[in-house]
Amino acid sequence: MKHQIETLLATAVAELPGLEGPAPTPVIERARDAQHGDYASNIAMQLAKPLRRKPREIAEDLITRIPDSPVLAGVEIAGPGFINFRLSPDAFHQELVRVIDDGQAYGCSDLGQGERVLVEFVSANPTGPLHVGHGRHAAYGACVANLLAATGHEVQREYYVNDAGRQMDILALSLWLRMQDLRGTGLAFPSGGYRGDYLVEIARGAVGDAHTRGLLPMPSDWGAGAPPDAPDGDADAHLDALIENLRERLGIEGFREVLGIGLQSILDDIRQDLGEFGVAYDNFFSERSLVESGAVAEALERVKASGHTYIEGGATWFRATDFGDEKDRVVVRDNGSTTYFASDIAYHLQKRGRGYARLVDILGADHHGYIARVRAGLAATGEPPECLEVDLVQFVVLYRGKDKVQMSTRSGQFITLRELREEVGDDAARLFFVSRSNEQHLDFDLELAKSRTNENPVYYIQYAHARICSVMSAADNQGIQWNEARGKQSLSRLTESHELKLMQALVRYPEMVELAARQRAPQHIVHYLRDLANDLHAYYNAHRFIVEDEALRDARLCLILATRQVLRNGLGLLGVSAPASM
RNA sequence: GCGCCCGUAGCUCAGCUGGAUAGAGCGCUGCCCUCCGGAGGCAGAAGUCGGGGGUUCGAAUCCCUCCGGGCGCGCCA
Repeated sequence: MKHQIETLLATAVAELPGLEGPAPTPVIERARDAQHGDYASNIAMQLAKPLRRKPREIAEDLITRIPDSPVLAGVEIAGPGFINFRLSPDAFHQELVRVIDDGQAYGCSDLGQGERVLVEFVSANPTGPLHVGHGRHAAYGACVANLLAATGHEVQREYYVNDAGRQMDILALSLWLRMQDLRGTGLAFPSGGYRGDYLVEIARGAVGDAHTRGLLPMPSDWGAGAPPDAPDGDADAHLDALIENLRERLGIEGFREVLGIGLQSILDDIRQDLGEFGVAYDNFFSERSLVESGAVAEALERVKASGHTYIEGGATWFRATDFGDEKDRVVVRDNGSTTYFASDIAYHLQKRGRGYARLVDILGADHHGYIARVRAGLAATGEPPECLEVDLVQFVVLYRGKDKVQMSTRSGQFITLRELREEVGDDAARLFFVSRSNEQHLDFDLELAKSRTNENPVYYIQYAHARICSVMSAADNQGIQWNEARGKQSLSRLTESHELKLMQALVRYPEMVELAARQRAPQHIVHYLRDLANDLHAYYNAHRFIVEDEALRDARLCLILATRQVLRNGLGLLGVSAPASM
């Protein structure tokens, strides 16, 4: 609808005399005040300067050039030179019919024209279960992917599995120590190890099998030669010595087997958690595969070939400052191993190599330093740095009513996504996570999320949907069938203020999807749905839908069914269910 | 110290590309079904858009500066 108006106005602008160069594309926005009509444009004010004419005069001129259209009921000039457009009843009726006819597809567009976009999100290190913060990433990323898909982009949803590097060695060591514990050989657990109970669980499942393969048990004085642990010694040095020692004892194969057991079960758990949360991925991309395929080495070659590297202190540095980063970055350490940053360059080059025009990374707010350096890496290797778009997600603070929930592992308070889901439910969690801008810190009130009252936007929106379903089944119980054709023909009977308001809200839905997709801001959808639910509830309270007058009844059912469809579609984008009863 | 994010009603937050009289929810005050689900609706009170300066026809929105809060600045991942 909005685009129709834009096209009409563009025609008028193109005909305007005295314009040098290309005519600016007129911009239409929704009028803030219903008294001003449905849409407004400030084009006349924008043209005032180049044309050296008064805005109101230009507006007058434009109005006479706007082609006649059945969707327009009126065009007026207001204030300093706004052009206000009022939609005709026909325009609303057409749109209502479109909602019914398009069904699930209503609100979708081909705006993206099939552009290939890779959305990478969560990508939590596979060293433990997902926590609450990852839940926000998952909910946000899934919505962004849905929004991009709904607006005609070809979307790939990807999880980057950091299954290479030292953290994996620490995981293997930690798991192996837990397995030892179960065999009764109590060794001191290093302070830098992964202490979570989940590793004990995994160890329990693995210990029997490992034992039969001769990996267990080990002598209890194992690791005695390692430098002291913190607080007296260096925790990292201690850890590294233990890892080296273990690798020697178990051999490369044995070590990898232990590592594999830990990685696999944690990854399975993460997959399951996300799946149950309604977050589906197209691909889990392994960092290790990147290393083993030689992609990292290849990426390094490309960076070196660009001439933007140098050697200092035995390490190879990438001169990121050549591309606007604040400092240069190491890509190969003095010990010969590549850095995480090197993998990152390789990964992003690899994504480009797979044909993705846009790379959307959804990262924690603490990762903002990466953006410049990865872009620098892309630029050095000849890729357009702006193809990488990063959305930073701020932290989540849990509240139980007024009390802040401490999220330290030690406190014993829950911190995992699974526990959150179990406490408040998937729908509430998904909606709460995306109800705020990703750039905003999120206060997540568990009590509010659980409450089944109007305080809770989840239930408020779902209730509107269930209410419509309830009306339909009530009609059914009375032996009344909705006559679709008669309803569509009788839409001119919808003249109550509540009905007009609801229609105005429905028409806005495709614009909201577009806006939310463009800004990657799903909170717009949440706020829109809340408003839509409000309009529905108000209408419900003011009027009855199942009335004697058949034409009016069918028209009203048409309106609420269209509302139900939009609620459903919107909730679908958010990954929240639309129950028929609650 | 440098960089990024944030500061809007008592609380939690929207506010689109700069646009017309800054909006919701909660909380507070008072109302509303003999009815298709009261998990609802209606009305009211409540604001120096952190302070100051600038850009312009117009600033919560852009720029500068100050104040306050969060995060980041490894040959970690």
